[in-house]
Amino acid sequence: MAQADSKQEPPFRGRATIRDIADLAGVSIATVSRVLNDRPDVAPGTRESVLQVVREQGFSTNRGARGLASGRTGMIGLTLPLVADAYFSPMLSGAAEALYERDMRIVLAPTFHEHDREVSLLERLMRGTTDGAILMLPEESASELRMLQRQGFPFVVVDPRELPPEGIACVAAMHAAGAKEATEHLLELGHRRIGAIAGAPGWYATEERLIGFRSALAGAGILLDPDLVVYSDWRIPRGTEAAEQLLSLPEPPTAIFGFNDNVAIGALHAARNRGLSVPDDLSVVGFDDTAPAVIVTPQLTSVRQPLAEMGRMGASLLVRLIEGQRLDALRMELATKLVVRDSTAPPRH
Amino acid sequence: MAQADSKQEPPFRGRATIRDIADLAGVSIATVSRVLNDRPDVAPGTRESVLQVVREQGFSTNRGARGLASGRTGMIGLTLPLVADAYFSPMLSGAAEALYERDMRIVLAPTFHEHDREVSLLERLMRGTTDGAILMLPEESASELRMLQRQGFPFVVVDPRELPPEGIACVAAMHAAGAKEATEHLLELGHRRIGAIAGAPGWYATEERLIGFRSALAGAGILLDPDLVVYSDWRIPRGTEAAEQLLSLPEPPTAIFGFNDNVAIGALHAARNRGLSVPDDLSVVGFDDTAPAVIVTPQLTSVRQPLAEMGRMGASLLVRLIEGQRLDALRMELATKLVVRDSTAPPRH
DNA sequence: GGAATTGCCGGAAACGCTTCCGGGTGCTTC
DNA sequence: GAAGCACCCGGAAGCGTTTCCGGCAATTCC
Repeated sequence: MAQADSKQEPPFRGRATIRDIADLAGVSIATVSRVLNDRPDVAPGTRESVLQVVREQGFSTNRGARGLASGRTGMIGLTLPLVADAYFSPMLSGAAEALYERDMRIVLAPTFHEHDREVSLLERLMRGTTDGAILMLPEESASELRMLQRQGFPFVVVDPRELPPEGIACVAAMHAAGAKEATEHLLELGHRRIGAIAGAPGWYATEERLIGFRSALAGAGILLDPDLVVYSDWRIPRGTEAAEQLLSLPEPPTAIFGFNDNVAIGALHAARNRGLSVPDDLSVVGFDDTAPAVIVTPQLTSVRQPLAEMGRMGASLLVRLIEGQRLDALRMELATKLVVRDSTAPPRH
Repeated sequence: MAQADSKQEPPFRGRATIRDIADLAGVSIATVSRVLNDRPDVAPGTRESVLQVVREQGFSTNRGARGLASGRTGMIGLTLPLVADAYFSPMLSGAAEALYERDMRIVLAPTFHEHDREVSLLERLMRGTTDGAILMLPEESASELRMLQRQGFPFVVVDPRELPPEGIACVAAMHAAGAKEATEHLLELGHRRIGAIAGAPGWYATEERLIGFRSALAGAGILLDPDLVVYSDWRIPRGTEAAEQLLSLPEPPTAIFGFNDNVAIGALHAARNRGLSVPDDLSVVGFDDTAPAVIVTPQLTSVRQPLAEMGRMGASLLVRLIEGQRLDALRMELATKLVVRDSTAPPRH
C-alpha cells in the first residue's frame, strides 16, 4: 500500500472507469459499454476478454453517469411514513428484495409524516435521480398524484390511504374480504355482540374493512349497533381507550375486532386492566398480522396482510411501468388470510 | 396540459435543466450553479431573481450530473442485514433522519445475510454512486474494511460485529456497562444464581456484555458457574431452548439475563411452558429495549440501547468524514441505560 | 467474381452539472 | 488622473456513460 510506483496501480481515487477497461482490454469504450449492457452485437471472444478485465478490476459502472447518458439510473425512490415500524418495514423489505434481484437500488425517503414541504418530495429529489418511485401510504392527494403522472414520471402506490384515481398503478390488500373473514370467525365461535375498533375515518382501509365487517354481520342476520364501532388512529393507546369505551357499554361486546394489530393489542391491555381474561371473557382479533401479533400474550388471532409481497408486487409493477410494458391491470388487491391463534374462543355462556 | 404551443411550456419530459433556468433568468448557467450551491460571489439581486425562477419552475438539480461533475452525489449507501427488524429499523430510521436534514439521501442495500458475493456490496454499487457508506453490523472482515479504507472511500461502521481495526470510524453501545447495570439490578433484588443467555460467540457485543456480567457478579463476590452461561443466535426459539437448559439445571437460576430482547422473550416463553410465573418465580431481563420489550407480558426489564441515536451518530460522523474534517475520536460508544419494568422482582424465598 | 449483406467495432456527440480561468465594471488609492 | 483592486459574471472544459452513425472485414448470393 505504501509503494504505488510499480507497474500499473489503478488510478487510485475514483477507481477504474470504462475507459480504463477499454484500454486494458484493447477495445473501444463503446464496446465495453455494449458488453456491460448485454448488447447482442459483440463477438463472443471480445465479450469474454472484456468481462475478464472487468472482473479483474472489480469494475462497476457509474450509475450517475449512466443516468445522465441514458436516462436510466437504476435507482428508484421509495417514500413511506416511517421505517421503524412493524407494518411498513416488511413492505420496504419486500420492495428492496425484489428490486435487488433486478440490480436496482432504493433511495429511501421517509416522510416522517410531514407533507408540508412546498413541493412534494418526489418533485424535489426524484427527478433525474431515480427512474421511478414507490409510494407507500402516500399523503399526496389524488390531484397531486395525477399531476405527477402527467409529467410522465413512473410510480406506483402501495397501500393507498385513499383510492387513487383511475390510471394510477396501485397495490392494496383485500381489506373487505379479510374483515369479513375475521368477523365470520367470531360469529362461528358464537359471538353475537361484536365491537369494532376501526382505523382512521375516511381511509380506504378503514372503510373497506368496515364494509366487510358489516357484510359478515348482515350475513348472520345481525344489525350493527352504531355504538359498537369506534374509530381510532391505528395506535395502541387509542386502541386501549376505544376498547374501554366498548367495554363500558351497558351491554358490552363479547368480542372485539381491531382494525389493525396495534389497536387489538390496545384492546388486550384494556381487558387486562379490567381483569378480563382473553379469550375466555373477551375475544380479540387483529388485522395485518405483524410481528407483535405473535409476541403478545395471548398470541393474537389476526388477518394476515401479505406486506412483503405487497412491496415486491409494487416493485415489479413499477419495473414494468418503467420498461414501458403494457400493463393489463394497473390496480391489484392481494388476498388476506385469517390466522387463528389464542385470542379468540367461544363466548363464555 | 393539452395546449403546449403557448408562451413558454416547460420542455415537458426531462423537466427543467439548469440551462432553462439560466435562460429564463437571463444569466449564464455558471451563475445559476453558483446560486444553487450558495457560492458567495453572486450579486444579491441576481441571486434573488435566479431563486425566483427556480421556485417557479420547481427546479431541483440533477444529482447524477452533479455527482459526475463534482464528485459529490449527496447519496450515501447504507448496508444492514435486515430492514424488517425491531433492532435494525430504528438505527436505519435514525440515520435517515440525520441525513435528511443535511439534504442527503440513503441508498439502501440490505444484505439479507449474504456475504458470498465475490466482491463486497460496496465495491459493486457504491463507488461513483455514493459519497460514502454506513455499514450496520457488517459481515466484512477487518482486512476487507482496511482495503476499502485504503481506497479512500469514506465509511463508518455502526454496531460492529467484531471491533474493526484502529483508524476506522465506528459507533457502538456501551455493552459492558449496560450488562453490568442489568446484572447489578438483579443482584440488588437479591438474586444470587443468575443465568445468562449470551449472544453468538465471538461477537463484540457478546464478549463485552459477558465482561460486564462477570464483573458485576465478581463485585458481589459471586463466582460464575460456567453452566449458567449458554450461547444463542440472538433469536427467540434459541432463547427458549437456552432458558429450558438453564431451568433444567439441578440448581436452576432464579433470574435470567438475556443478551438481547429476543432471547429474553424466548426465556419468557420457556417460563410459561413450565408454569413458572415471571417475575415471581423467575426474573428476566433483556438487552436493547426494542419495541417488543413493551409489548410482551410481562413488560420486559431491558437495557436500553440508543439505536436511533447510533444511526444518527453514524450519519453525522460520516458526513464529517466526507467533508474531510479532522475527527478527534473515530471510535465512540454510546451510553446504555437500564429500564426497569415488570419482569424482574426479588427471588421467591 | 463482383455486389449486396451481415457482423463487429470505433469515433464522437450528447446528458446536466461544476469549476477554473479570464474579462469587464466601478470604485479606491496615491 | 492613472493604476490597482474588488466584485460579478460568462465561456468552456471536463466528469463517465450511452448510443447513433458510419466503416471495415468476412460472408453470401446470383
